[in-house]
Amino acid sequence: MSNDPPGFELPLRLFLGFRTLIDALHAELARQGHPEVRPMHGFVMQAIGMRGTTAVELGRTLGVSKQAAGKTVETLERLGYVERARDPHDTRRKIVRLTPRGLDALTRSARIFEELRAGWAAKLGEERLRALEADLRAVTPQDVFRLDVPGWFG
Amino acid sequence: MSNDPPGFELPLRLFLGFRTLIDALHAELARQGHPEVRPMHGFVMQAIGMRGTTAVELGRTLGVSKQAAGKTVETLERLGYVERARDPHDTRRKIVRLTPRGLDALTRSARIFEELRAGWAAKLGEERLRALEADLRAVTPQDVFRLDVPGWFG
DNA sequence: ACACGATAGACAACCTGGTTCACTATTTAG
DNA sequence: CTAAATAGTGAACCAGGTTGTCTATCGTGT
Repeated sequence: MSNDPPGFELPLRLFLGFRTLIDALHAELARQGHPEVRPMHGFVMQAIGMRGTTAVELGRTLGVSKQAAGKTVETLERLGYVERARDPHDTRRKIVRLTPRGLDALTRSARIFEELRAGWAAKLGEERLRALEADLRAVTPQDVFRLDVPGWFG
Repeated sequence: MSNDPPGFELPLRLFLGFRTLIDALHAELARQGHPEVRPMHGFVMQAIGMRGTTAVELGRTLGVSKQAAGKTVETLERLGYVERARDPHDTRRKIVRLTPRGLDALTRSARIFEELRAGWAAKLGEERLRALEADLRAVTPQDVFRLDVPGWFG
């Protein structure tokens, strides 16, 4: 039909939706004392999680090389969001853990995401939003963490 | 409630949805004779459009510096998707136009996007998909082209 | 017991795509 | 006719990605 949206609107809207949320998150995060956190860092810290991880493991989780993961960890370390310590059980390994500051950023992010989702729910209605989430779940891969975010665009 | 999805699932699903479509597009595009086109290039060509543009204007549209826009145009030119010609009315300007090959990539992209959308419609139902699109439209900015795609992630 | 393969991390060289600064050429406005 | 604005380009730099190479350590099989 002639008044269908052009085919490229759907992917663009998905991206804009993503960007809208991420931009709002980081604007609020900056206001709450974390102005240096970049979107990338949020994903990486989320992937590091409470239990810590290693560069190799992190690379696997994110779908990038261990060297790339290592570089990102270095940046995060410089910013004070993570710290590295040798694993006493395997002195080759270095465990990457969130610092209190990293943890703070992560818990604030979680809260802000909930608020942003609530904002959408207020606009769309909780039911429509749940439907949207369910539909997206149905057409996207299960493993939410293999985003391959970094560099997939090049 | 305790079994709500974590707040970060929504943005991630949006991104995964986007990536799923874009990856499928480029896999198919590669199969149809455009293996060198990167996601970025599709956006840029879309933004160049049928009427052509200039580096400065393109930069404004995409939300990047004119130099960055110029570099991308250079790449696209090297790949044979666009060509540049001096504007006879203002010899400072260089008009960037799609070549036949660029146009071919763009029209194929449009058709492939329609097919991908049809695939989603088959999974979700046309009505649910329309609802999803309508909801996304309601929570995202109107101007679909100020994506600021490039580099917003860093 | 030990040699050897697998693994973790680090370093270097390189690519892409972004940034800012500086500069030239041209157009436009006063 | 001069001065400001604009288009394009080049250089230096940055982030984050890649591959290849190297070292240290671990774990296994003979």
